Amino acid sequence: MSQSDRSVRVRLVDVARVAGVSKTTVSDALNGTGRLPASTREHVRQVARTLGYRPNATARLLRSGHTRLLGLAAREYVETPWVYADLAYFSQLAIATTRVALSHGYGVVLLPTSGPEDCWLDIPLDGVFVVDPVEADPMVGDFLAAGVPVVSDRRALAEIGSAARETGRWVDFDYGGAVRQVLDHLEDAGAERIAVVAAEATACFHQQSVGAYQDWCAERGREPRIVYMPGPGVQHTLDAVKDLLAAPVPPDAIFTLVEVSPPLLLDTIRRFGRSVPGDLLLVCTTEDPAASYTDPPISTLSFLPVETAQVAVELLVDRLEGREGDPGRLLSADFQIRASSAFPDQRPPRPAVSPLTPG
Amino acid sequence: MSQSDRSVRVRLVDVARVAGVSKTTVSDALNGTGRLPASTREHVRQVARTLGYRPNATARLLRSGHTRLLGLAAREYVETPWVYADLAYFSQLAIATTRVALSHGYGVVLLPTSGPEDCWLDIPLDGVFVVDPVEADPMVGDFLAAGVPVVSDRRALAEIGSAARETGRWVDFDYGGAVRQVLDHLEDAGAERIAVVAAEATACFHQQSVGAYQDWCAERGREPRIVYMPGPGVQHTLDAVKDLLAAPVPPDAIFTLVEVSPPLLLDTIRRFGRSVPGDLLLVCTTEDPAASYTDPPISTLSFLPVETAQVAVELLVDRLEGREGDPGRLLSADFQIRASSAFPDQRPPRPAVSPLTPG
DNA sequence: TTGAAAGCGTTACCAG
DNA sequence: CTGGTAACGCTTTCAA
Repeated sequence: MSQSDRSVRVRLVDVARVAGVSKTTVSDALNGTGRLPASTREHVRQVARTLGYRPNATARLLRSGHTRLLGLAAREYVETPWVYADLAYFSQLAIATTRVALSHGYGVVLLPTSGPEDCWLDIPLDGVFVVDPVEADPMVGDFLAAGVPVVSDRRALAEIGSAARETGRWVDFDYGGAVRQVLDHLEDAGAERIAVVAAEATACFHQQSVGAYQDWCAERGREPRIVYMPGPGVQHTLDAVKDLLAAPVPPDAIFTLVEVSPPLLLDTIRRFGRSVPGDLLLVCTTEDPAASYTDPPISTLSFLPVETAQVAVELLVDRLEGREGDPGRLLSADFQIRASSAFPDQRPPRPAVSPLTPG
Repeated sequence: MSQSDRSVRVRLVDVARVAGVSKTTVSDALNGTGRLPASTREHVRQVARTLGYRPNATARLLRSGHTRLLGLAAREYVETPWVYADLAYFSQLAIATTRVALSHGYGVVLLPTSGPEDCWLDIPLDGVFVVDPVEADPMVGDFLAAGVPVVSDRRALAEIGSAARETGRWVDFDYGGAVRQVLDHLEDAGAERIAVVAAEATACFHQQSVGAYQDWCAERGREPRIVYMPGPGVQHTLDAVKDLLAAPVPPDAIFTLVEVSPPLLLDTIRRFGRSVPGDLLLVCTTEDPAASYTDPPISTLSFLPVETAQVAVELLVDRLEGREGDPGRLLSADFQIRASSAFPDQRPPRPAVSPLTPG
């Protein structure tokens, strides 16, 4: 009731009154501004300390015109009950965003991805990073309309139109290209029946990666084999893989688009009586570093959450601090070819930086 | 330069001027307060929309006296370069905190754990959750002194003293008890040389868990075997385990206190020529759901990040909204006994809820 | 029904 | 060197 109660909270004026000086003097003394005699400064500081004075952060913000707070929204993750899939990606992204932002002097707010209309606009943000936006994302639109700089996917910005020109910056991946790169590699390694494990989701990445797979199959007259997760959780993913393996004509390669524990996946396949890469080639979209320590090591496709965060924050900060900077950056996914998708005869695989098949 | 530029940002007065009414009317019209004729209200709204008016979040905050923002600080994780260890724990905690906070109408700010003295006080927070505080944690002290309600470990609050009485709430685990529970179980299962994999860290959990292990060993006249991670990363952890196994008298049980990928750990042990649980019992402190899907399933100790987040946020929100509520809550770690630490002869293990050995 | 004016707590600009 | 005073942009009380 005493210290913490709002009505008893000591304000700048209280310090001024007790110290027998004006508000300005207190402000200057505490902030090291102005030109005060050391004695006054010390006296005021002493009074402030004994009174337990702490400046009101909100008032400072209003004065300064900025909040040094950045929003981070992952359109799929926060709302959903509990999604282990994709967790590693978002976690790494969130932590990295936070660290990079902090190094520039900004804090990060994890944003609601739904809720009462426009509720996110009540949060005092200097800028926002919207990861994996949905189509015609209203959140992106709202922030842009409110004049809050946004970094997001270029496509989401394009849908908005003119305002984006001024305020929006983008960081993109060529999701389709990355998927094709993996598929080409698997094809080169001899795979003829490539199955894909995906999630049903409206966000950018899911839509585009599945689309690219379907196109790729269509171009070759192959039948696409997509298993959609019926729900979140490890068990569902593993069940899906088992279903795939139990098919009358099982696939000879699996490419997971959702996050699965790579060692666990390998173990499941093995217990099902298949060997990797002997019977089955395997590539996982994952951020789990464990993938490179399994036996055999697993080929991975990564969308570089840490680099993404770094670029996004820098774009945002440049924009906020009035530097021109790039309008956006195109990042390349990181495809690491390892033994799990190696050529049966150990021939070195095609170079990782293969030219992408044109659309 | 146009829409987004601060000097051109439309304010409440601008809307009032254009609509030909006063600030009050605009405010009422937009917020649904006051008693205006529907026509005025609609007219004002229309003008606001065409002008692209968005209220300034900071100004509202200053008026309302609260920010509906909660801080989350994990004293070990944010600052460190890149710690995969403990990631799952913190990620789950952060996501869960965010979701629970949102359901109460609060946003969550990930806080810097170091930086310019007191820098965290510049962020306008209604309350803070400090996870795994260090000894005599200055962050906890600062917030309490600033009159910002804190939820943290009870021990961190106790060190601060009287202010904590008013403003602090706690959520605790009996770390030592949980560690003892695992050790007792391993002993019952026949383990005589239990080794522990730990991290060097100053935070609460690490200090107490390692301390409990040492005490437990001392009580039995056993030699403690602790391997400290030389640094973060999967490789380090696996190397540490290999060192352990390569010892002249290798342990017959391993209990990891740092987060490792359970399937990967199992694989490493197996490739080293040891079987689990035949040659080696294994218990992992982890939040990775993969642990229960390996072969054999791995016994786990979990400190329930999701429940912790839930309790912490509720404590904080109760406090903020003037409800009395509990001063704190003691949670019990979740020890799941699985085949990796089963009795060699398959005898059912002692009940999970065994009485804890007194201090 | 509407509007003027008084805050919210801070910082910044000028007189004195 | 110091202290009034005016913003910052909004909400709310109180008169008209």
